[in-house]
Amino acid sequence: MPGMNTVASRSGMTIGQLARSAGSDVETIRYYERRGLLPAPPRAGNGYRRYPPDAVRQLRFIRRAKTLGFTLTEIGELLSLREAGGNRASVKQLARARLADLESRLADLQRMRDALADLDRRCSGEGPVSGCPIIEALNEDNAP
Amino acid sequence: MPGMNTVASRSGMTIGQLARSAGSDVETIRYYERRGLLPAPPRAGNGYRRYPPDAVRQLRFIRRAKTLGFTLTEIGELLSLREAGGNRASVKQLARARLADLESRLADLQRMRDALADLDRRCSGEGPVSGCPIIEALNEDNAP
DNA sequence: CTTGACTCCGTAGCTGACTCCGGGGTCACA
DNA sequence: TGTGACCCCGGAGTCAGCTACGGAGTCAAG
Repeated sequence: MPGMNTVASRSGMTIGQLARSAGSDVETIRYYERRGLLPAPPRAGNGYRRYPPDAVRQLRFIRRAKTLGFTLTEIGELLSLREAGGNRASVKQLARARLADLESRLADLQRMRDALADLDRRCSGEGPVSGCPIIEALNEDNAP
Repeated sequence: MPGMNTVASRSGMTIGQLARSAGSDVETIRYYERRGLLPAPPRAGNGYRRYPPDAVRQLRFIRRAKTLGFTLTEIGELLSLREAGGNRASVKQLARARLADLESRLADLQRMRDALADLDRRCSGEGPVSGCPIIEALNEDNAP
């Protein structure tokens, strides 16, 4: 169990080592490869994937892009732009689109939050359901 | 095509009439029934569902609860609380849980939005990808 | 009587990003 | 040689909330 787990035996990491290095999961890495987000690495004689050190950066790139809200598809585009030396405008365009989507989801959630927080404030939490402001609001005949 | 579409023939609406009245979709209504959100209505001799007028309110209740962010499962609970005359505390508890979830998703999205907006501001949108602040940020070796 | 809209049912597919399964090979170490 | 951790693969399952499909029966109007 040791040795192989912590050091790249001959050349390159195994998928498990890569997963641990990048804070990812083996299945996820294989999934990204299927999705085309990660290039298929060379194989050792036994068929095992052998990852170059750079794969860690690649994977972290993906994780960071995810924390910014990019979808895997968009991340794929970002990766090819980076790799193929695209222009900055394309990157900015992707970011803008993502930003717009974030803003709209944000507005949705805020609306929900505000409405629900208001109802929560108005509900004493005591007594029967009948008369509860929350339920009443949902019963309303005026709203959308 | 008229007649049946606009008026409940004998007693109760057909599913299509209900859908139109409540601003919903026929398939969605059948889905809600399968999910147990809507009680199975009585059937006419031909097997058609016959909805009482109150079904419109029930459906609208569901739609409004959705706009507050409740899941269909939670909405089911709200409905049984309402119907079974539960106590207000249970309702408030559901609302609180939903609120907490909204807050946390909101915080996530805000974090993403702020980070991405900052990067977008810093990216000129001109020139090659190399040096683009957005790509650079994703390449970073320090972040999580 | 025909036409077209409506209804029935069960089941399958969709989105996104995994996650798991089963069955089999491989590796390093004791 | 045995053990346990690792790796391979294709394919199915998961979550929510619908949405679509196919084939069949029903209804009302012209």
